[in-house]
Amino acid sequence: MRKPPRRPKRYHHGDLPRALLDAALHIVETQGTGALTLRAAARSAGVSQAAPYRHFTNKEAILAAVAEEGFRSLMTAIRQATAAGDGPLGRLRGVGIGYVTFATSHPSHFRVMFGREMADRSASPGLRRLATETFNLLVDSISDCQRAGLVRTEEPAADLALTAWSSVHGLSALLVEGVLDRPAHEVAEMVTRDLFLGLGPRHVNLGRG
Amino acid sequence: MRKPPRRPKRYHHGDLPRALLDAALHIVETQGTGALTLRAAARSAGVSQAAPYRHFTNKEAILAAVAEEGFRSLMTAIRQATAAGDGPLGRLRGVGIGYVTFATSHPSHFRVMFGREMADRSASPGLRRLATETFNLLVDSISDCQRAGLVRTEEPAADLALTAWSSVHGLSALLVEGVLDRPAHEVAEMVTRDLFLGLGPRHVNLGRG
DNA sequence: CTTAGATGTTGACAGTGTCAACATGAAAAA
DNA sequence: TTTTTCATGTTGACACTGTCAACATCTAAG
Repeated sequence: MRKPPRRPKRYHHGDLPRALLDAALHIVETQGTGALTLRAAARSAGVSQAAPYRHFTNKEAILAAVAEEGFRSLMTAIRQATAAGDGPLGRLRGVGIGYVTFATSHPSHFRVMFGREMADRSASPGLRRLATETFNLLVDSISDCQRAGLVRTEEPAADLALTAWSSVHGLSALLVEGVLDRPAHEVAEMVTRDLFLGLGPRHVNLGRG
Repeated sequence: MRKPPRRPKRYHHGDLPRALLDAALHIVETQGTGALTLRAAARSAGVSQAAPYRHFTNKEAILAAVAEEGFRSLMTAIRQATAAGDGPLGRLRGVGIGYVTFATSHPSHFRVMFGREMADRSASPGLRRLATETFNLLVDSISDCQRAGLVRTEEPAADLALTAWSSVHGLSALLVEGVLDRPAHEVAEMVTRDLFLGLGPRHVNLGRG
């Protein structure tokens, strides 16, 4: 509807890759992952069914592009949630809450980012890089806490970050796939808190629940 | 190959639902989730493409059945890993390690169990029940630890179990989807340990790392 | 102005989920 | 026993998908 601003019919599109990606993103957000079909994206971009193959080798390739956009959104969401928290610990928690909030706010996008419809995600180096960058947000946040003496230092930040990532990612996945039926923010608060406290008994109260 | 034991051609199959499920399970294990198609299962059961519809309303229905079998396998895997551990804490850890080990040993099956190819998992009450049962294995294990004073008691076991589940599930998902490239058992040990210890500094050493 | 290469189109192929119409045979009814 | 009914299988079709080869069109380099 909005894409061709003047000339309704010109043979060359101008920026088909961008238009296809936008279409794909729109479909994912509005109709869900299952509705994202190469032909639907082409249709929505006002172009023939085979046109996408001039810019994407595969359906996988477009999914990878969608996933990349997703990681960019995730990173800004995390940065925003981080900025809101005060103190290193508050910011660390912001990372976790932001992660879960993003997942439950954009479930379809989240599914594309981590779903199995991309056979080998190593095929897209950009994707892997973005995923690593996102992970580093978490690592840095944990390092800050360690420097402030708020997080254990016996283990490298990267290891602790992996545990933290597993926790928030697992919670997100369970929420997104509809396995849990408790409110997202509630369980997000709980899990991040318990992740900090651990399951084992604590004989020392740090004054910060 | 093995299904028709004597009479190679009889009109009625005998136990088509079972044969279809077996075929579906076999396909999932050997060719992966993407190869599981209704027609392939029918073919493998030596039956026509439309025959499955006499026993399963949908493709979703067969996926649900496969997922149910998966939960049964998961439960026995967890029970075995549990039996191996000594002490409540060792058994609790067995639950976690068992979960991750199952996921990485049967990645396709794991994907079907938690994947998004089933739109509404509430449509299959059996599935939800089995998932709850599996979760209860974890809750019980945590309760035992609480009774033995090995796990915090300020929170109900079910809440702590949710955190634990999120952790091992997230780790499993990341491993299965190929996001991580570290060896599964190594990170499984690490995450379960950190989950117990928590991220926060511990001023008390319990003597059990 | 010509021309090669990039971009888009058409038409096709194999494969999918699903359905309606029909065939078959095993068990209930006669 | 014979008949009939109904669950179970089959055939053939439809709309849809990813993907490709062959062709059309436009744009930019020579």
